[in-house]
Amino acid sequence: MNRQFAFRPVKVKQMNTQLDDTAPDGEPDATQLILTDIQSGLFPQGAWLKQIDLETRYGRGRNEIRRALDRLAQKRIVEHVPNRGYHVYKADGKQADDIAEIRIMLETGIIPKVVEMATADDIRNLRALANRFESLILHGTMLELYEANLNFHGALVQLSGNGELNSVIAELRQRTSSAPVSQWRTRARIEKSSQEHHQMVDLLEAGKADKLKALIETHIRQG
Amino acid sequence: MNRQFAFRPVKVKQMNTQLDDTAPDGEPDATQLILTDIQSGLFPQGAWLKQIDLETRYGRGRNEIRRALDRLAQKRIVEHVPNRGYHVYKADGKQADDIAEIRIMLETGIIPKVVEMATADDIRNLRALANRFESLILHGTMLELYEANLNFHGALVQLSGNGELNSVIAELRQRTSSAPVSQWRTRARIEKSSQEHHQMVDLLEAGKADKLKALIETHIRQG
DNA sequence: CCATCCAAAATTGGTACCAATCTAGGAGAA
DNA sequence: TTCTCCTAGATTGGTACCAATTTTGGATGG
Repeated sequence: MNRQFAFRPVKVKQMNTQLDDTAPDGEPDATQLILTDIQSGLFPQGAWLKQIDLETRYGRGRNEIRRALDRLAQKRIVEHVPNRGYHVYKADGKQADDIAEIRIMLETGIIPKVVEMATADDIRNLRALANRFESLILHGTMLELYEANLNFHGALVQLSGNGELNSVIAELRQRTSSAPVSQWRTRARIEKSSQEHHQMVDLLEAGKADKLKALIETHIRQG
Repeated sequence: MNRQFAFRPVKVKQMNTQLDDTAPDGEPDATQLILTDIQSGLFPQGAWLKQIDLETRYGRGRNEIRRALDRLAQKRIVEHVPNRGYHVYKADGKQADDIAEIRIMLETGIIPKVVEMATADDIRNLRALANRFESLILHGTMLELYEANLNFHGALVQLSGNGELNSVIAELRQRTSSAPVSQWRTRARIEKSSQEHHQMVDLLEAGKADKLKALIETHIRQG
C-alpha cells in the first residue's frame, strides 16, 4: 500500500504533562486532594489513611484512591506497609535538614543566572508576589500563605530558565512541609520571612548575587 | 481501660523504604523490569507499551503492570495519553541539558563536605568501584557499565552524609538516561570517563576540592 | 488481676469481567 | 482511482467481587 499518511480528521487529545493532573472538567485529582488534606493538618503525621474513608470523603472509586495513595507513597509523603495500609510519613529531623540542604544548593546555585536574566518586568512580578504574601499574613488562611510562599520561590526559580528545576524543588518542598501547615511557624517568623522576600527582590534588582545567595540560605534554613 | 500498651508478640514487617521495591522472594518489581528494558533500548523512544504485551512478557497480572506504568509516568519516563496508553518519553535536548545542570549543582555542591568526610577506607572503596568500571569496558555489557557508573557516582554522593541526595540524583539520572544505553557513548568517551573516575579519586585523596568540582562538572556535561 | 488464645469483623489487595474508546481495514460514493 | 464513512477488532480503564491478612474484643486459664 502506498499512502502511508492518509489525512484523517485528527482528534488532538491533551496529554498529561503535569505531575498531578487535573481532569479537564475541573475535577481535581484525588492525589492532590489527599495531599492538601495532609498539608492542612487534617491527617497528622503517622495517621492511617483508610481507603474506605477516603473513598467516601472524596467521592471517588476505590481504584482512584489506590492510585493516589501509591503516587503519594512514591513521593514519600505517605508510607506503605503491606496488608496494613498507608500512613502519613513521619518526617525525621535529620531528613528535613538534608532536604533543606539540597534546596539551598539548588536555589542558591541558580542565582548567578537569575541575576543575569531578570528583567524589569520580572522584578515587578516578584514584588507583586512578595506583596501578596505580606497581605495574606493578616487576611489569609495558613494554606493560602503556604501557597503564596511557594509561588514566590517558584517564580524566582523560574527565572533561571531551567524548566526541570521547578518540578524538582516543588517535589522536595512537598516532602518536608507535609508537617501540618497550621502550625507552620510562629507569627514572628512569618513576618520575618515576608521581610526577607522583599529584601531578596531588592538584592536581585541591585544585582548583588552573593548577598542574595546568603540571604536565601538563611531564609531556607529557618523555614 | 488502663493498659494502653499491652505487650503482644509483635510481628515486625518490613516497610518499603526503597523507591522501587523488590519483593522478599527476590521477585523484582515490574517497574524495575520495564525500566531496565527501556534503558537497554528494547523499548525505544516513542514506543507504545501495550499492557497485554507487558503482561505476558513479565508474567504479571494486569494490575501490577498498570501500577508500574503509572509509576513510570510519575517519574516522567513514560507518558500517558488517556485511552491510548503509555509510550516511552521522548527526551528533549533542552530538558537533558537542564537536568545535567541540576546534577552539576548537586554533585559539585557537596564536594566540600565529601572532601572533609572521606576516610582512607572510603577512598579505597571508590578506587575499587573505578576499577570495576574500567574492567567492564572490555568484558561487560553496556547495562553493566551503566550500573557500575551509577555505583561510582552514588558512592561519592553517599560520602556527603546527605541521605536524601542519593534518591534525588538517582531519579534525575533515570530521567535522562532512558535514552538507549546501547548507544550510550562512543568507546573513546567511555574510556575518558573511566580515566576521569580515577582522577576524581586522586583529587579527593589530595583534598583538592576546587579542582575536583571542575572535573565533575566537565564529566557530567560530556556524559 | 493479668496474660494468652481464639473467633468475628474489618481492611487490604488481587482477579475477572465489562463498558467506553480508539484503531484498522474494507465497502461504497464521487 | 481516491476520499469518506462505517463496522469489526483491539485496547484501555473502571467496577465489582472475593481471597488473604490483620485487628479487635471477648472468653479462657493461670
